[in-house]
Amino acid sequence: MVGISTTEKIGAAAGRLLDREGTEAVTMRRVAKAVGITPMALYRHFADRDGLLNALADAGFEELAGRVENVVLPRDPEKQLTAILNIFLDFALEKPRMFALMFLERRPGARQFPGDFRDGRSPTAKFAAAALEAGMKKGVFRQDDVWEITFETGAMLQGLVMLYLGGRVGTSAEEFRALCHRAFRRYVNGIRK
Amino acid sequence: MVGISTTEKIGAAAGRLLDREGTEAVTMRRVAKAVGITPMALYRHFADRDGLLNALADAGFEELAGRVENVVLPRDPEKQLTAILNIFLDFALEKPRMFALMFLERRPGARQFPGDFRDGRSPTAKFAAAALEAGMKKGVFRQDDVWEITFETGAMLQGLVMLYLGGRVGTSAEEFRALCHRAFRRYVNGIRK
DNA sequence: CCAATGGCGTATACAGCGTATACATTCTTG
DNA sequence: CAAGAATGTATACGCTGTATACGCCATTGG
Repeated sequence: MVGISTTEKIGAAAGRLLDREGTEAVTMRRVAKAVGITPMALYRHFADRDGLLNALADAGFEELAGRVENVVLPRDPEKQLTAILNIFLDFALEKPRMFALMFLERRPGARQFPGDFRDGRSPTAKFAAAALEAGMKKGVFRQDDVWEITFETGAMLQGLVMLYLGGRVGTSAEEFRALCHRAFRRYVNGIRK
Repeated sequence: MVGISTTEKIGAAAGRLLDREGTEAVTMRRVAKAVGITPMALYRHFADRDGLLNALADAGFEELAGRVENVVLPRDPEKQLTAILNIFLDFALEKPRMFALMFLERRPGARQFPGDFRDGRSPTAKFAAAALEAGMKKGVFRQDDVWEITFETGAMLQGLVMLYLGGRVGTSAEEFRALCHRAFRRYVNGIRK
């Protein structure tokens, strides 16, 4: 019967502050108060604020990876890609600040394209790449650089999401979802006549 | 012979702080010192820090729009799009913080898709849309939603740039440029066999 | 058994931030 | 020339991250 560690409590509290409660920023003082310790005690568990946010982002990646891994993917490679797209969209709309933290904030140790991707260090991208690979084998997609396409479509989706979260898209969340799907479809099909 | 106004001096100093000098943040105190006035004097010219950054972003949009307007666009619609792509890339790599401020920061009065775009309130997007429109008329591209495509390609490019600026792309600037071009070409041609 | 060590927490303080408030100066204009 | 608006300064407040110094307590080696 082992209790959860203070470090974990801190991470949980910070995570709650990040997206669940109001739009209040994640400050050391607020996190400390939420855990019930003094601000300086946080520094026994994390080097500094960036360290804490890094751990938070890591947890986010784990959750996202878990969602992608645990979903039952359809057989059709193209439908697999759409399913993964939906998981990303769900996550982004559900935890926007976490999404921004994970994919936007400049942080040391962030995974880099192309090295870390090809080496499988991006668990979330792995599945998209696999679906693409399968699609190419089946002859649905033309032979091309799988990781580059994965990265590009990821970038497009992130761009759209960040614009949406930044208040640049004046539509409903549902309409935005549809827009993302259309964008993806265009990327797949091209716009050339 | 009229001297430049203090307001303009502030904008210029802030702009210099934003991208030219080190990576120091743009603080009211630093801007004030650069202009040679006290921090509180800034508030005679801008409502608050956000107001100043807003003005800065506006200046950025003007500059970018100017670059797009003043370049001699080729005849071929597709080459027009590539030219515009290059202007965006030049700007982003040259003034990364300005780019982030313009397209990423959540700010009141940011142009919204689709309303403000269709109404021509985004001077930079206007040209891309025009090139697309021309391409559709010529039969190079299939008939489709011009503004949506403009927005989507813009989002893709922004996503790529933000990932690059966020340290997620471990290649040279030149290689990154090439990557962006390939991404754009894929969007145009599709990846389907 | 007991002292020492190391993990964990607190208290206080400092420099930097945006900016509210009150006051001084300088420029414009009737 | 006086009145008023425009523009500047001085000071201070509450917020931030975090350096520094100290206290408490559990583990452990002599």
